[in-house]
Amino acid sequence: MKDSKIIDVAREAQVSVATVSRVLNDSRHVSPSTKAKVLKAIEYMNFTPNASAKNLRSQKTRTIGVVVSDIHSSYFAEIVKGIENMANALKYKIIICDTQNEKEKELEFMSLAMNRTVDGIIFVSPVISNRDIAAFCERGYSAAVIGRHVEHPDIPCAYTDNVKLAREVMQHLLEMGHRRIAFISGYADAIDSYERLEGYLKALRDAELPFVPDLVENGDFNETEGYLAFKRLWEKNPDMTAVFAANDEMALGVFKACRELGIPVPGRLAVVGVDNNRVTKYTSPTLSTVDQPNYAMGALLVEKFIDQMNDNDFIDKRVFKVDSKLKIRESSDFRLNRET
Amino acid sequence: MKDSKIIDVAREAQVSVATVSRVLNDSRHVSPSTKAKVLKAIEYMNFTPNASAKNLRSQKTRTIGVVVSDIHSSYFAEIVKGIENMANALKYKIIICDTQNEKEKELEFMSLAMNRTVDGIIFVSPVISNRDIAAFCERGYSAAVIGRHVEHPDIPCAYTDNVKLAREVMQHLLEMGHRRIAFISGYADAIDSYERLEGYLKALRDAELPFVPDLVENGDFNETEGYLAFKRLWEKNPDMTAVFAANDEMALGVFKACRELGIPVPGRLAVVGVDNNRVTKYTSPTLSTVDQPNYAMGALLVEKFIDQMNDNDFIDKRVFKVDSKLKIRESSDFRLNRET
DNA sequence: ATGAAAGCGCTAACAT
DNA sequence: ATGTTAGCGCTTTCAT
Repeated sequence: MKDSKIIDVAREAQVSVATVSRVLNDSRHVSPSTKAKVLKAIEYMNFTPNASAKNLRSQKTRTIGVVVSDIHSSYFAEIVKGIENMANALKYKIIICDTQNEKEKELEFMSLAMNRTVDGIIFVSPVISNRDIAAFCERGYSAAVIGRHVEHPDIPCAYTDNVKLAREVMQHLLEMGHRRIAFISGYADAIDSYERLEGYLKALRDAELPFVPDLVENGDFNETEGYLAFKRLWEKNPDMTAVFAANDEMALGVFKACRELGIPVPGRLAVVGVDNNRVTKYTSPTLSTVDQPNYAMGALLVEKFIDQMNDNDFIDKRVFKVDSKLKIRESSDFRLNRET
Repeated sequence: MKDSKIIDVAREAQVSVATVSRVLNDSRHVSPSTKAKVLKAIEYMNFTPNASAKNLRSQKTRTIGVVVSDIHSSYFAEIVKGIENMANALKYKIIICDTQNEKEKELEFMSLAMNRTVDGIIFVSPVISNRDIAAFCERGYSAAVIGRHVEHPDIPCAYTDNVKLAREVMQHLLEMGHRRIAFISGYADAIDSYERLEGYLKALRDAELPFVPDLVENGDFNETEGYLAFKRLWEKNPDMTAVFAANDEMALGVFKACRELGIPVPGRLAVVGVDNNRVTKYTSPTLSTVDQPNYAMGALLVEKFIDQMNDNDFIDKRVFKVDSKLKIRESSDFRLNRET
């Protein structure tokens, strides 16, 4: 079946291509009778306007690129869903780039903006630097960011306060009587890792507790590294009583290590993660974690981003700091007896 | 910054646009010196070829649409990752459509093929009917399917044998001494549900056990429905000793219900899921499940699909039935004492 | 209200 | 080996 084009429709309806185009788009300056004729011809010819031609002519694609580290994780999947649903509602499409934290792949993906395959890119990946994103923007491309704040007048962002989030987790653990609290970080170069570690440090300082380097280990945001990091920690710190993992996947790794080592959770060790992964309510024990409105962040940001791209004198608010919420569940809901 | 176009480069390099185009593409019939000149001009002008123009001219977009039910599930996320990585390696892009099983959204997404935004669509969603997909193909669009077999000469597919898979799970449970085995299905209209239920039935028949309708409940492939379905089952069948859930998410819901009801797993109740979700190794008890090579299926299929789209007399194999593998873990690794 | 025609930026057939 | 030119299918300005 060969696609029909606008000129075929025009011929069929005995009008000019301009008229068909008008019917296809605004259709304001078309008489009802002509409009009806054209619509009928479109229907009859089974006509669908060619997107490439439209894109070329309009210099827009109504497509947004989305860069994520790993779509196979609750955090990113929820954000992507939010973006995708809102984008679709606004007649936009999204092209996904799953980078596995390979900076090279992220950089390569930017070429889709340069060759105008996408109208703009949303970075949900924590690895690329703010500087790279700002530079990208300076070169005339549209960018938006989820998960952190980029100081740039043209870059919309939505994020939670990781430092505050980490402090709240720590405060909860401190209130439960814990004093030797370990921290399992994510990738060393992920911004979330930095910020959550910073919150960990500030909480220690507030509580006038010393920072013990042995109580910190790097993971990679995955279960296996959480498991291994915990084993290293436990080896070095037999007296620790709590673990704060920078995300839920790593906390699950800690759970597994604890079962193998016969460490009761939360009786002997409290565990807290971050992200409110959908499984955390279904583990045993249920996992204390921090809920972030991921889906909503994605939806909100893409909406503002699209607004901005279509409106040169966009003056609306661009920076969204959303609240996260500590969910205390079984894995940390146990008060240490300080007298013991 | 205004984009430079091919004619700007031509002017800069003092050659014709055709020569620039040749350098950009095959570059066979270009002398080394001209080529160098052009390359230098491209570099100097910071030129990137416009994708829309190229797409319009070549009538191809090197973009594939991917329809999934829910990217926020291990099964789909792994498949999508496989598709995305292989597609990128072949210089293709993917546009995702997360349908939440809304058939309407799937149908709408097909318009991207009609208006030539994508070169073809891979359906990973279990809801759309084989007939709809075949019809789509008959209208001249390229389609491929993951997760089941569509009888059509032009539709590549990769899938596992759901009936066999379900029989193997049942055989395992039967061997462990179970006789009253419940089945929690997924969406009533998902093909995976049908087929796994069929396997469940055939296994019962093979074992000369009666089919008891009260032992089957529908879920929706999510944790919450798994939880609720199990509660209904338990109410009706206090004597059941095993549950086969059509996917892991629902099995996690069963775990939660068991903890609340004080049912020891696997001591009193065996539980088996499907998908080998990444968390199943980290739950307590670890969950018996069925591993399918999701990532590999996605990668393999998209590779063949791209081959086929670019080669009219493609004669390569189109149907890939891949093996799944039962993973017996703690949740079902307990032999009932038949004498009790 | 409708039509004619000029491009959007690129590729490829044809000419030299 | 290199250049000229006709479109790909659409939108939009400018006429009428």
